[in-house]
Amino acid sequence: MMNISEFAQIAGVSKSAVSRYFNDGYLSEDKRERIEAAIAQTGYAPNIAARAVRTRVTKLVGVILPKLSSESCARVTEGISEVLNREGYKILLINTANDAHQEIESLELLRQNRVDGIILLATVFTDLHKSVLSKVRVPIVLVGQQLKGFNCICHNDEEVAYTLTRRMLQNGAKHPALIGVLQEDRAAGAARRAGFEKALEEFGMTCDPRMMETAQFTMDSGYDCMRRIVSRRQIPDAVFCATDDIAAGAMLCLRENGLRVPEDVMVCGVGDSKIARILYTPLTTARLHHKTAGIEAANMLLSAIRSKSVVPRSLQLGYDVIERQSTQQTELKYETV
Amino acid sequence: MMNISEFAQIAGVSKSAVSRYFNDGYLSEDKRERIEAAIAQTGYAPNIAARAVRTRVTKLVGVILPKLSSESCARVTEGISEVLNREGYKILLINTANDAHQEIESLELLRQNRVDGIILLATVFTDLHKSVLSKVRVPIVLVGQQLKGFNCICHNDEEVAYTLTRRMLQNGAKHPALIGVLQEDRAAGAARRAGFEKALEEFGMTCDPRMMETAQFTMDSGYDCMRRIVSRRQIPDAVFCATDDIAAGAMLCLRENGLRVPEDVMVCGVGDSKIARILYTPLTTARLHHKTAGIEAANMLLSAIRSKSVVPRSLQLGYDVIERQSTQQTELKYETV
DNA sequence: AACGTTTGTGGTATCGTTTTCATATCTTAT
DNA sequence: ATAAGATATGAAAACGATACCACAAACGTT
Repeated sequence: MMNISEFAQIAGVSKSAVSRYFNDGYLSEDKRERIEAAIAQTGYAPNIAARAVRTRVTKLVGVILPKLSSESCARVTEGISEVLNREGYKILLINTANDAHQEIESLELLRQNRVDGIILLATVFTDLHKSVLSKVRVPIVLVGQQLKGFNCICHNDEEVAYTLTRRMLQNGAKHPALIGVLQEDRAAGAARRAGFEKALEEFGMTCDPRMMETAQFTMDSGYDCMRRIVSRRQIPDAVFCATDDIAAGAMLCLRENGLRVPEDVMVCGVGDSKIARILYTPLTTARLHHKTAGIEAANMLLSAIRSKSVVPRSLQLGYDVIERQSTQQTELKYETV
Repeated sequence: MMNISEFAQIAGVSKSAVSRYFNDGYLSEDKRERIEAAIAQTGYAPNIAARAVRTRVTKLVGVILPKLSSESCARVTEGISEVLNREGYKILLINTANDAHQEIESLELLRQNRVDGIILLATVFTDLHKSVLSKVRVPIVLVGQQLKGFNCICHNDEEVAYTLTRRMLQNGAKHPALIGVLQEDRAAGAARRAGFEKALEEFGMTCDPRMMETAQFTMDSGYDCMRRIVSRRQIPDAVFCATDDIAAGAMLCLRENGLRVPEDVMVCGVGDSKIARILYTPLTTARLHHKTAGIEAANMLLSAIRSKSVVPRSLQLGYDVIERQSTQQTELKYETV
């Protein structure tokens, strides 16, 4: 494609005039018209890379995420994209496929590309993460996890889990079980488990370790975990699942074992994903406003880029409990316990 | 961040040597070591934008898609990302939110950014699309739609619809209905409808227009369409839905109206999305290999970029029919017709 | 009439790379 | 011993843009 000099010659103006046309002003009407005519004729458009070299601004934001096909990630990214595109920023997308090693490498890649900012949706933070993150000089926003000293958009995972679990206990559950995710995930893993345990404590219960399982973020894994629980002596009468997908898998397993939801076992998840609504028994869950999280993350990043402020901010988004059939109190309840 | 000259000085070598270190060879062991030491010390990494200006290669691929939070789009993108990242290409992501206008604008944006290639997942192609696409000078791969003169990865939508519909007819359906998507979408809209009609024709039937509805790509829209059909005199005994989401909505509506699936009404969808498996009645559908489509699209693009070949290629991927409960033949069937 | 301000102009230095070029040294085959 | 090739080197010229500069014209104000 043509460069600015050649184009300027065709338009019959100076390079400076062309540059001014695409940037500031101070351009006579005459030249403006000639440039516009020349654009219509040649289709010239300035080379963004060259501009980036000169201005040291790429208008590029790196977005690192663990799994694009996860509904929550996709929603967050949609929110990010909405804001960033509107503001003239472009997204460099990196899907790490849940590979921590690739997550670190990606940060290096983004540094090479001189992105103006980074939004990171990660599940687990190792010390290596923290050290690499600290070395990156551009603004960063973390989504879904809270880390001291960094900009964060997060949810009150503990409270979400606490509220949902309490709801099941209030509805009469006596033998609750947990299907969580790995503790290293401080938000979806540790915090949600803590909320679960807090609710139990409040009701004077403790959870039998045999009633606790750790799943991946998939339906299949939820299914497996539930099967392991069921295969033991005692059947729980309530299961708190760290995500809706896990809950869906768990319910599938319960159904296969002739256990009814909610009559025999209550189930709830977190996330209000599409599947929650249309499960065999509609699932009680908590809506987490993923898209809003993306929008807020992008806004926070932009304001950090623009103000060059160094004070890290942390924003906690609210949630809504969506109570559906899967945790409803039933007459049968007390008979089956 | 430091530039190559400054870094070269610190390392005690020439600029050329540094450049050669990051590119080809012809570098003495001595210098190589000094450069590596200096990198460890300073964290220098070459500026990609400057390289792009000089080499005229950005290693950037633009990916335009209508809706990231759609499971199929996300899967395709995951496949694209897998290949492209491995091959050292980066993804410039553009989510158009189903806005045709923005789709066109995005192509202009990608042109400005001098991407090395473009992968476009679009639903509808207008003449404007075609004209803008023809003007773009870089290789393009279309996913999900077939367009003469362009590289395409697509599915045999007509055959998929035909096969699924025929299955329902073989299982005894006498009054089939269609919930499709807009005809302008030649793949998911026109082709799937054509397949549906072809199957009907083969069984000597034609479809009453009152048995045909056009939905958006959402569950809610599927629900609304089904309600419109149900509200009319005749109730169908089979519904072919253009997507699983639409089918899920339709089933929700049927259930609310006291109609059982499959006993009263058979239902099938297309896509084998996560929800199909866990619906109230597990949904018969066709698996479309979205991730593979993404992988193939990326491979096709890379080979186009590398060979600079101009001959457009078109690849049609296979599909698997997943027969679940929602279309099973039942004893009751013949009584209700 | 003298002055300051706004508007408009084009030449040139600069951004951070890679590539070319001219040249030097070291092998190896003749 | 010499030529030919491979290996190694740094200076300088691109690549395609913007920022800075000095200067000119037009304008309003004292």
